[in-house]
Amino acid sequence: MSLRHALLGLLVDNSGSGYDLIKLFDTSLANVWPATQSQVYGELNRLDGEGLIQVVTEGARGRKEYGLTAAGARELRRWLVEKEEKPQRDESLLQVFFLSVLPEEQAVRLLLGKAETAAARHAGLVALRDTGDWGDGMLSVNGRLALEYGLRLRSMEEEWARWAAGQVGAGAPAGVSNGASNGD
Amino acid sequence: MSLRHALLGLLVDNSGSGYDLIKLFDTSLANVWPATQSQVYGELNRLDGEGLIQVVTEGARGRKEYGLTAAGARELRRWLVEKEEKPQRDESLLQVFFLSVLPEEQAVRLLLGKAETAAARHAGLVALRDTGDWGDGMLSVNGRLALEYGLRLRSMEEEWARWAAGQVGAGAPAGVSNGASNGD
DNA sequence: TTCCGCATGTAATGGGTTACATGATTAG
DNA sequence: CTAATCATGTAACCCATTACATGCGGAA
Repeated sequence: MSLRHALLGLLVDNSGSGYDLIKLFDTSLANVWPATQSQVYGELNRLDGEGLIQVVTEGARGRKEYGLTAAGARELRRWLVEKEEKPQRDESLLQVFFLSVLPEEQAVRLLLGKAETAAARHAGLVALRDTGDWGDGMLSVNGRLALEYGLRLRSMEEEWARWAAGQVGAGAPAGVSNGASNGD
Repeated sequence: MSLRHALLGLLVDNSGSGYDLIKLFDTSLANVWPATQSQVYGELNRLDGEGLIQVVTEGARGRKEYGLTAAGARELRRWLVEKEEKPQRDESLLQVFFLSVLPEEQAVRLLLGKAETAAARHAGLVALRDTGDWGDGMLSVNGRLALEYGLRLRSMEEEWARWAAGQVGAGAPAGVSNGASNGD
């Protein structure tokens, strides 16, 4: 139930139509919280119905520009502060559990593939960082924090995948002695 | 559509009933791919209908023990090799984008809270690693790889969160010189 | 005037969560 | 006998994805 909060968040700075918000999603939050057109329009109507946003201008072509209400701002803050740990699924990691149904060589290749995917994503984020399209306020400031998270995540993934490939390819299926561990 | 693959994967080593599989889920895959009871039974029937698994024994209380078919094993391997990049949502990161709707002090606290959550999860994984409940084949071998991923991920998260807290609090006029004392 | 971009929506389908329902077997 | 555990399922609801449907307005 976080699409609604993403929408509320985007409406903090500027008001905008569903159309605007969808574009904003695609350019700013796409990596973190993708959303489809259908979903956005539906949710906007629901938010409107609940009084968390409201139409501030009606323009051409049936355009409805929404703005945040006081209740909406309150709800956004509530969501930020409340910490609820939701279980997160990771398909890529799930695959790791079943690696051994593949011949060793294929398993190694799969892990190295993951390493390359991670490296490519890392490169993509570096490119994004260097475009300088860091326009307006909130998203630019906090977007940098999120970007840094992404950079660290992808680096970690790449290193881990290479390490794991080494483990699998080492020829010793059982009795994995610790290779590279963190400070614990 | 990966619940099915998780089930297929668990049936590679041992056959088992829905009941068994649910328990296995909770003890081995819970961190990576949680599943509910309803879901498992439904999916098993679907898999049976599609010929990817089949009933090998019928026991007491209507117990149906499933085993993998050749088609099921093939499907599992297909899924492992095929790489499809699905967008992944991260609610925690989404929150970061909207941090600035909170007063600075609260934002810093939120980030430090994330750091502690990450540290706690890291500790949980360390404990899991040291229990020695690493029973049978596949899950134990590859589970260690997944575990290592988890350890690195949580370390990374903690470090990042502390760094981010520093960034947010950097220009603070208010005294944020507090250490990591958090009531949680 | 024709096409592109703006702008909003509905319908079908799939996956996930929660809650409810039911009954058999075994251990104490 | 009773309670816990084993064991399977259904129903309602929510969120997300894909595809389809519709129409206005401006620019070439």
